[in-house]
Amino acid sequence: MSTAPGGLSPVRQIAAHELVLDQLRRSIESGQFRPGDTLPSERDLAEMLAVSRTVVRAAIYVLEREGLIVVRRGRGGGFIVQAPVYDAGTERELRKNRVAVRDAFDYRVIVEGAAARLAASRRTARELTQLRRLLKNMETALEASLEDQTPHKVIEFQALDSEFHLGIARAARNPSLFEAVSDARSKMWLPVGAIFGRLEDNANDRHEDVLDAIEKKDGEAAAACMQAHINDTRRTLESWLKR
Amino acid sequence: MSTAPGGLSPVRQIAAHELVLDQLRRSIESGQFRPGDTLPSERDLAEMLAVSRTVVRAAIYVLEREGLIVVRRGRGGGFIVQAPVYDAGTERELRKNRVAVRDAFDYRVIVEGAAARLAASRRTARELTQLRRLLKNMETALEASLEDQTPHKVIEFQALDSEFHLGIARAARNPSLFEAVSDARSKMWLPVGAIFGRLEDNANDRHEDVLDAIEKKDGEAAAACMQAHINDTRRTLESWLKR
Amino acid sequence: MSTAPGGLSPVRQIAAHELVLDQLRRSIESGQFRPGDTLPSERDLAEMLAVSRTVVRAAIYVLEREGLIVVRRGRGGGFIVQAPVYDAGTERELRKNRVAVRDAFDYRVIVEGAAARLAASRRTARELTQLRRLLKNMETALEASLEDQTPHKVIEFQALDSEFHLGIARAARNPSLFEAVSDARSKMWLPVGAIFGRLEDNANDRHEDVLDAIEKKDGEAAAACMQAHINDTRRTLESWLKR
Amino acid sequence: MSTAPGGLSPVRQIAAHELVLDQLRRSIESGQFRPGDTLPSERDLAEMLAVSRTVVRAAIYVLEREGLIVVRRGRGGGFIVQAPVYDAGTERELRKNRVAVRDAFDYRVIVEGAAARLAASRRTARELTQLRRLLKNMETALEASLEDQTPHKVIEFQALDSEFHLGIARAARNPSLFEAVSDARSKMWLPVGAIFGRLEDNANDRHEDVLDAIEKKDGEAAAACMQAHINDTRRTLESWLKR
DNA sequence: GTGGTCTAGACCACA
DNA sequence: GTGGTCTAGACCACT
Repeated sequence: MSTAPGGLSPVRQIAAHELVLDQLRRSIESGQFRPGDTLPSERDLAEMLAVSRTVVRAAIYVLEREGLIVVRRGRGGGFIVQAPVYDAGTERELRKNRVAVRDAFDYRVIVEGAAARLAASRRTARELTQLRRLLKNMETALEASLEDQTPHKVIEFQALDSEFHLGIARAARNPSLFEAVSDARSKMWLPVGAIFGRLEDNANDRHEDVLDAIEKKDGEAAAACMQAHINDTRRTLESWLKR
Repeated sequence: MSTAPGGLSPVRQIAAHELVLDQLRRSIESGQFRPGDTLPSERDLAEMLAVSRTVVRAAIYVLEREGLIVVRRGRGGGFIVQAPVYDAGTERELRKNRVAVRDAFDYRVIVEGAAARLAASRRTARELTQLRRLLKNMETALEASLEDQTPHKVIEFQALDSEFHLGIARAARNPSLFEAVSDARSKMWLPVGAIFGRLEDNANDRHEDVLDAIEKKDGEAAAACMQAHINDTRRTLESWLKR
Repeated sequence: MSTAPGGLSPVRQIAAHELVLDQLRRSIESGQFRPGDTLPSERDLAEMLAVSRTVVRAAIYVLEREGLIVVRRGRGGGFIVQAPVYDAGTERELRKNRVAVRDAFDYRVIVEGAAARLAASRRTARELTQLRRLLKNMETALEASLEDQTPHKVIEFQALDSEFHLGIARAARNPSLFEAVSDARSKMWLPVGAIFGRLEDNANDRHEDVLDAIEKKDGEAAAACMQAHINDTRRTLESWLKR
Repeated sequence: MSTAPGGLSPVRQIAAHELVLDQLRRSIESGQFRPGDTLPSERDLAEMLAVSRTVVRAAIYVLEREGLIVVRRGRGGGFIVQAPVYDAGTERELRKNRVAVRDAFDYRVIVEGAAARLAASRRTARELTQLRRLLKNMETALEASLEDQTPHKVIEFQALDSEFHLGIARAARNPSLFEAVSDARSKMWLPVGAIFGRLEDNANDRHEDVLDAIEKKDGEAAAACMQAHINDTRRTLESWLKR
């Protein structure tokens, strides 16, 4: 939303190690790697990310200082993911950015709603099965988390949740849209989920509604359920902030 | 939800001059600078883009080689935007990418529809006035282009068209959404429009419908009209490709 | 004595990177750097040529695009000289420029002949020794090239040949003359030699005659032998072109 | 005669105005423009030299400060060439550079000798006529200068002399050789001639010998005479320096 | 006051 | 310690 003549906005060079840092942080925070897990080796990371080991090291170093991982040397060592610590700082951040939060939810409603609508007509049977399986796993995880509210369990749920939403976006078969969903989620997800832990206990009902609509190829219903789900989340967060 | 383990995808360092190149190309192709216009001076561009002159020059050099601009030296000189050349190659490209074209339109329908809906409730009076003025200018340009179908006139129309759509997106007051609209339009880069010249002569009626709905703050109608408008364009292009 | 009034001829600014390009190209083509060799590092070149790295890079970039060198990054990397490719194009060039070739040989006869004459009276014992050693190395290289006619071996011979001729010119102790010889040789750029490979296998006898005369301080004989040698080369080339 | 690895020597960027300055200075000093003459207008010079007026001005300004020209404004004005002033400084210069002077003469002997030899076989009748005419004019100028030893007359002789030598070099029909002669002369000529004014009174006899040999197509004689002539000049200069 | 070129120094990624 | 890129500033030539 630039106002500069010609729509030109400043260009920012991002160093490779920052990009790597972002990716790793995001992977950890979104639960793709969970506390106690070992990240791939430096060499593997370097190859997966198509950068040199130097760059990976630079990112790892920052993660270590942040306490997100610990580096254990020697045989059986590696980069061990730590349980994250959410402090008051995160909350303060959120409060300061209420407009941004509102915008982010609005945007999610738009793109995820649209994704659900398209997915309803385009999903394959195979995709449907996978989504069902995810749903089931989430239920299990949710039950487990009710008893054991360690961050570990919460994060496990989050990881599955993320996969579910992205799975729908992928079933919509529109690259730009998938990217938009993915983007919207990565902008927003992690602080929110992490903060209010298991509060989303009714989330899975919503998920089920969405998936049922998609199964019936009812695009409008799918979109509506998805939007309702996201707006639920929004309300939960907002009421929590108003505490 | 990429297929790589841990959701890690290769990192790509993008050189600043490539980013600048992208921005400039986009500005020109979306009609923000029109043939005959002079781009801001090297020094101004450098400042606007927050990079050094060297970087700007690297981008300018490519644009020059591509024939998008010519460079004139000395006082009163500068970077002069050239009239683009639409050749059979562009058409061939389009044909090869029919799926991509469909996806691009789908995406536009989603994001521009949503933008129109939000704009209906959020636009200021001032924005409304500006959009009205743009509509009027487009009518004038359209009439002129009916008599004088030079690329110049057509491009003038496109530039206004672009401003209109982006204006609505801006009135929606959601940065991510604005970016998405902007992105969607430049992907499809509306030079495509130039191919089928004035065929869009009913575009302005659609524009008027959209704006009327926005004026009445009727979000649903605004979204519907915008979507209908984009689908019109899609149909025009597709029938032209089926020729 | 140009035809313009007042003997004034257009002035041409030559960019530093073009001068650098010329020097590097010449160094490579005259065999001072041979295929497989690594050029001095960017920083060293910059210092040697008394320009900034930027300028060196501009020249290197062209050499890379021309395929004369390849760039390898990282420690142990650098600019690696490639084996030149002599194609039909080179031959066509030569044919088109028969007058230029004749002139180039005439000029070489003049300046290299004079250089040999002066060298006979001015060479030091030390220079003589060095020239002898070069001669010996050339013999070895020549024999090797008879068995193994790879471009590599041929070019090795050329490099030594070049050193020999330039060594004589240097022994003449006249800066202008040295420059003239150097210039004459690089104009005719002796890669031409590479075309007809080992055909010059009697070159070394001629070289020996020249050096013997220089050793005896017989300027006239030295000049005569050198001129005969160059005219031999000329004849070889011309008969090859007449094939 | 560089000793740097790879034969690389520092590159020097020469500003356009310096090149222009050189050309103008050389034109004046070699007598192409004589004291009292008006140089071409700024505009004309700019066109002839293919540079902008700015650059010409920069050069003119230096010439003015050096006293080589005076600038007269208004109608009938222009750049008026002044009689040069040769001071003791020039002599001192020469003394310090005895080796350079020797080398320069050696080089002239080589290239001008060779030029005369080639000219003998290649000159056209037309060229011969022109050279004869030059010779005649030189005689007239020489006689005049015997009575009136003003710098003006001396310079007139020099200008013709220069044309004569370059004319022979051109008749040799070898571009490299012509350039070499031109170069050799411009390095050396002017200070020498200017210093000892009319002392070269027997120069014309030598010129005649050279031209006669060229007329008879006797290359060897032409070369010999030219070399003798140049060596005469050398001796004259050296004895003058030994004074 | 525009573009064209160069410089000196810095930081980075690479191996 | 290599190449790759960028910066900030300077001077120049053009019109």
